Amino acid sequence: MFSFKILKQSKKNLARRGEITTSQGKIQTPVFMPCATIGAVKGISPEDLESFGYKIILGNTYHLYLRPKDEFIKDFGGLHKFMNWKNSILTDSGGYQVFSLGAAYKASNGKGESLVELKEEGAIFRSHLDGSKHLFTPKKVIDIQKNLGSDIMMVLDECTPYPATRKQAKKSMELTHLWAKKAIEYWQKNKSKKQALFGIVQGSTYKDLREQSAEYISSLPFDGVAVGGVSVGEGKTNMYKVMKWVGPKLPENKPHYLMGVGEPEDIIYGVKRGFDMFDCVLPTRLGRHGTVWVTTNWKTFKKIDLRKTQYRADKKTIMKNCQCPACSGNYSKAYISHLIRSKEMLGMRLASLHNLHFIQTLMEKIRENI
RNA sequence: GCGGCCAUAGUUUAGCGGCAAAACUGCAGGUUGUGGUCCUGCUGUCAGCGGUUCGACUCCGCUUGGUCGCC
Repeated sequence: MFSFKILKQSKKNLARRGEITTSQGKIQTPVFMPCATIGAVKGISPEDLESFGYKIILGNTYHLYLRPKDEFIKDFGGLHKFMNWKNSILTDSGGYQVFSLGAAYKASNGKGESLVELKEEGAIFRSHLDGSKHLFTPKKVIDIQKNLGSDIMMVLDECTPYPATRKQAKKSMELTHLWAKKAIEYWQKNKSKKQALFGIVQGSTYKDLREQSAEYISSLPFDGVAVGGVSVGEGKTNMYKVMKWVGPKLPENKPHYLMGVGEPEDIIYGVKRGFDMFDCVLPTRLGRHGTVWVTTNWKTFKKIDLRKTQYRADKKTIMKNCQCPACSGNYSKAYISHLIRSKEMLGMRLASLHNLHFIQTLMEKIRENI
């Protein structure tokens, strides 16, 4: 079961307020999805997420396939049951890992050997856990996600590295298109009503490729369209250009998902270009390393690094009028700074909670303003 | 009191008769579909005094401090 309806369309720009329905319930859009890569939003419990109002989180096919394995999760009763999460789950396909593992080199063998080999059939990669070889194909990635039982599945794509020449970007995009076609054909023959499948647009920083990719992916019978290959080091200017080119080309009646974004101002920009869904590791990654977002007006945003000397004795909470557990619980910046410096889990947790609460509040304000 | 061992960055330790290092700490940056409790920089050092030597952190002696053992 999957549906999307638009509740309100802005007259000023492409922003729209909508509602996604999965078998786990309803999701108000624009929405931010916290990353639970290995089946957990690092340091944060499902109860915490629920209390903030999060209705959907993101898991990762690559990670869960390697450990504890998708068959295991299937036998357990699915990912929702396994991680004790009642709301919706989107699983990323592993396309990003094809990118990030491809960029990583095995230092141990000294040959600069990539952990990934791309073929028309799929991607051959080595596990970062034990070095074993695996093959991901468009079909296999769907089968894995069926085992995981996520509500929204993503097709296998190649997240084009940045920078890429036009020639490389085109080749990479064509591979992504080929995989998308194989995936949707396979899915249509083996459809389950419970799950939805999204396609992914690539094309790097080239306008014509992005437009071509948006048109092609939009023409296939996916339940939603995602834009990938952004936030991979191309910089804000390029990223905003991609949003501007692709946003207007996406099918109006399907959700638009901007993958891997991001920063509060990037999300706001994305919403104005018609994007409905976002995910990013930043709230937890920044939090874990001691950086938190603050704002006074929800229009401009600042990051503060609690490790800095200036916060060492700061008795104030992170942000005024913030209802997150860290601020409403009256934890001082000085204390959290101390915890982060000491690599204490509680510090990482408090900072992550603040950031996740912050982004959820931002999304609520964005929805109210459309 | 006697004997052994030891003294290198704020801390714990490598090291060499000619170039002084690592880890942690401290300071400053970074992080956008998580190989991330991570990464990148920076600051900072041979206990003191003599001797041997072209040259001593290194070898020798003394002093101081520590540590272990014996009486």
